[in-house]
Amino acid sequence: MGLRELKRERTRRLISDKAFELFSDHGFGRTTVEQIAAAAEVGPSTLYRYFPTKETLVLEFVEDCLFDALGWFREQPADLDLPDGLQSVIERVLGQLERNPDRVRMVYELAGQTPSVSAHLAELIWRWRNELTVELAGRLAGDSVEFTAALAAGTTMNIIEIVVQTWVDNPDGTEVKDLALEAMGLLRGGGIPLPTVQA
Amino acid sequence: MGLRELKRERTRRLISDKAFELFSDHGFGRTTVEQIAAAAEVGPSTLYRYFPTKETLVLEFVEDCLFDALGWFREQPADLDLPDGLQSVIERVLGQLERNPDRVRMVYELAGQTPSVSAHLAELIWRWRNELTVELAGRLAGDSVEFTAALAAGTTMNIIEIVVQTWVDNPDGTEVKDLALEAMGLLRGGGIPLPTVQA
DNA sequence: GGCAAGATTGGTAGTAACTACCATATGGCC
DNA sequence: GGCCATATGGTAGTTACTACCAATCTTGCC
Repeated sequence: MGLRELKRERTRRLISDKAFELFSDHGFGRTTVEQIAAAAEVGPSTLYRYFPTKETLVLEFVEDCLFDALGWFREQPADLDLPDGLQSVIERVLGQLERNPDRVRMVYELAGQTPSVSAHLAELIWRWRNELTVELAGRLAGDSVEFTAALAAGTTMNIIEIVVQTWVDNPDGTEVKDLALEAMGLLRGGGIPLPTVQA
Repeated sequence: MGLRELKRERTRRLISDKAFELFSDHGFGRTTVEQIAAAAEVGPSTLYRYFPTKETLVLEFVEDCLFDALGWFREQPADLDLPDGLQSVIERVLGQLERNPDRVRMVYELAGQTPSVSAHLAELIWRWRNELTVELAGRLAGDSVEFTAALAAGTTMNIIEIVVQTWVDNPDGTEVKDLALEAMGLLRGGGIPLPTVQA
């Protein structure tokens, strides 16, 4: 890799770090893009080339964690056992997120304070779930493939969201991995008041 | 109710209708708020008082459908059977949405074309699911109340989303009510490849 | 080393969503 | 008719974001 890519990674990282610093100090709404650009010593024009929207600055890390795991899932052999595969996806996403707990917490804090951030986070999750649904549908057979895939993808994402939420809310609680196991156990054990079928 | 509220409802409706008309003709991005205000013969200032953001113009109907059903659920007696209650919530949301199919379809079309609309839609859904989670948690007892409530609320919302998506994608397909039953049946029947528990 | 090609950068000008604010007009009540 | 609360319209300003252009820097080639 050449010097060009190196510098690109460096400035990208620099901008991202400065942005989190300013968001952390003054809040998302009270920080302008120009301030971030000035702090990173680049022109606003350059900043926009790296991060098309202000929210991207906050959410890129989460996006990477999610789509890395999805990429892994796509590369798995066609005869992969789906329940196992989905568990691995969950573990991979959580494992990636755990590598930077402070940033995850900050993302959730910013999302809680700023509607546009939570909107983009929700959209990111929605997009990921849709792509997982497509990938799952391609690996399923029988009736109601679309339904089944969508429900499985939705449930997978639900577990991830719930575990992360619980983890963020009380940092010194149960291990993330155990939380995931607990959630999956509840689903399997039938302890959830799922909507019933009644004609 | 006085003449004041009547006029308010009327202008609100007028603005909303004109907005959908313009969005439908020229797309969301190619319609400015000022154009909508001009079409509704009100000042931009007035429009912003009714609809704080451009996206609200698109999503208010869906928001009303969702939160009406949630309001109903909140009013139910404390000893309500939760699976039955959640099924009723699903039926109520779908029933409300079905009263205006064209608008639902338009919302989905606009969301598909415009990231900011899909972001706000996703955020709306996320907010609704959170409030349902809180309501459910208050009605549950035993261990892992938070987890159980979150998983149940997530599953409920998943079913709604999947049914609406399927319904919008092929308008002449199965009845909405039957789609919901099919989704719930799949969940109950264990046909979904849920993540397994493996230590 | 030097040079041409292509990529990266910074700056300028402009659009449009949204906010804060104030003067005016309108409906509700005596 | 007159008073009060509320709704309205307009103005000025901030800020995210886009399109575009000139200058600078990296890279591959001679």
